[in-house]
Amino acid sequence: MATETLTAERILAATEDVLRQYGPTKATVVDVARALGVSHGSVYRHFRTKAALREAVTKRWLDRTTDELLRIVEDTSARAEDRLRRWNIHLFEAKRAKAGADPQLFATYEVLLRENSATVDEHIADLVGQLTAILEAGLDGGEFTLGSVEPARGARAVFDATVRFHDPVYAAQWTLPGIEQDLDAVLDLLLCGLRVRG
Amino acid sequence: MATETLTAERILAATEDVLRQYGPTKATVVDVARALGVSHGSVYRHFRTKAALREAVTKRWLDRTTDELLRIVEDTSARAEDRLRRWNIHLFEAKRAKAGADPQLFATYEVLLRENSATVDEHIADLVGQLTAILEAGLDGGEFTLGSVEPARGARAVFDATVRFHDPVYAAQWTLPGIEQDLDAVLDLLLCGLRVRG
DNA sequence: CAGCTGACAGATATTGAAATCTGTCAGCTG
DNA sequence: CAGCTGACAGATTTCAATATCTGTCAGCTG
Repeated sequence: MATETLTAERILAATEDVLRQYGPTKATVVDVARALGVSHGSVYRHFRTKAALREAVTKRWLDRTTDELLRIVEDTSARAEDRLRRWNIHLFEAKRAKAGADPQLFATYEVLLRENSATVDEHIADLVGQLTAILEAGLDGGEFTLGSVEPARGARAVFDATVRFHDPVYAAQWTLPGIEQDLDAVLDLLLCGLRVRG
Repeated sequence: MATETLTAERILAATEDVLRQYGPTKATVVDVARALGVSHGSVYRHFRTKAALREAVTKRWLDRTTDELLRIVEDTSARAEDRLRRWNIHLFEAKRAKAGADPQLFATYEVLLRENSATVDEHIADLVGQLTAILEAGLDGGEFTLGSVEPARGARAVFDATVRFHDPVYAAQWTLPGIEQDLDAVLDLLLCGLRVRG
C-alpha cells in the first residue's frame, strides 16, 4: 500500500508492470495510478503526457541492452574484429530475447517506432556511436581500413547492413532456422571489407 | 463496352486500374467486374479468390522491375563489380519510383507482404538468383572472392545487407536526404569485402 | 503550501446492428 | 454446352451511439 512519496522512478516501475500485463493498447494511465494507489492526476504531475511516460519506460528498457553492449565496446583487451562481431551478435540476441521474453514491452517499443519518437532516434544514435568507437579502435590499431570514409559513416553502414538482425520490423524472422548463419554471412562480408590485408 | 471474350489478361489490366484508383482497402471484386461490364461471378471463373487476383496483379507489376534488372545481369561487357553496384542502385531507384508514382499498387504489395504471400517469396528468390549470377560471374572472372562461402549464400548476404534500400518497410526513409550516400557507403563496404586484392 | 484529488471537456475506443462484400452454384443464354 | 448471370449464405466492414480515456485545473488536505 505504497505510503512512500510518489517519485518518477516508482511510476516507471509500476508502468513497466502494467505494460507487461496489459500491453501498450490496453494499458491506461488510470491502470498505472491504480497500481500505485494514487489518482491519475498525480501521475500527470511527473509525466506531461501518456506518450512521455511510455517513452521513459521504453528508454529504461532499451538502456539495459545499451549498457551490456558498452561492456563489449570497452573490453580493449580483445581485437576490434572480435568486438565488432560479438557486439553485433549480442545486439541480435538481446533484441530477440526481448521480443520473446517481454512481448508486451517489445510491442510498446514498436509503438514508439511508428510514432517517430526521439527516444528511438537516441537509442539508434547510441548504438551507432558505440560501433563508431569500435571502428576507431580498429583503425587506430591498424586492424581496420576505411579508405577516405569517416568512421561515423562506416559505422552507420555497418549498422544499416545488419538491420535485418536488429530492427523490430524483422522480429518475426528472428526465430527462423538459419538466421544466425545469415548474420554470420553478413558479418563475414563486412569484416572482409574492413580488414587490412597483406 | 468490351464485347471481346473475357480473358485473365483483360481482368488483370482492369484490376490494376481499379487498384490504382481505389487502393487495396477500397477496391472490390464487384468494382473490377463493373469496370469490365460483367458480373463478379465471371471474374471468379478466372481467379479462385480475391487474394489470387491481387497476387497476380502484383506479380505482373513486380516482374516489370525484375525484367529491367535482368538486363544489367546479362550485360557481360561490364565488370561484375560495376554490375553489382548498378544492379543495387537500380533496384533501389525502381522501388522508390514505384512507391512514389504508384502508391496504391505499392500499398497492395505491402498487403501481400503482411500475408506472407508466395508471390513475394518468389520475387525475393528471383532477385537473389540474379545477384547470385553476378557473383558467379565475378568469381569466374577472378574479380571476386568469397572464400569457402557458396555464391548463393554470399548473394543472400548482399541482399540482406541492403534491405534498408529495397524493403518496403523502409519506404518512408527513401526520400530522406543522404539516403543515396548511405547506400553507396554500404555498397563500398560490401564490394571491399568481395574484391580480390593484390 | 506542496502535493494530491476528482470532476470535467474533448479525444479516442468499443460495440453491436446494418450494410456491403466474397465466394458458390443452379439455371439461363447465345 | 461453354460461358455468364444473379440470388444467396456467411464473412467482413461500416457507422453511429455509447463508454472509456487523456489531460486540466480549482480546490482540498496533511
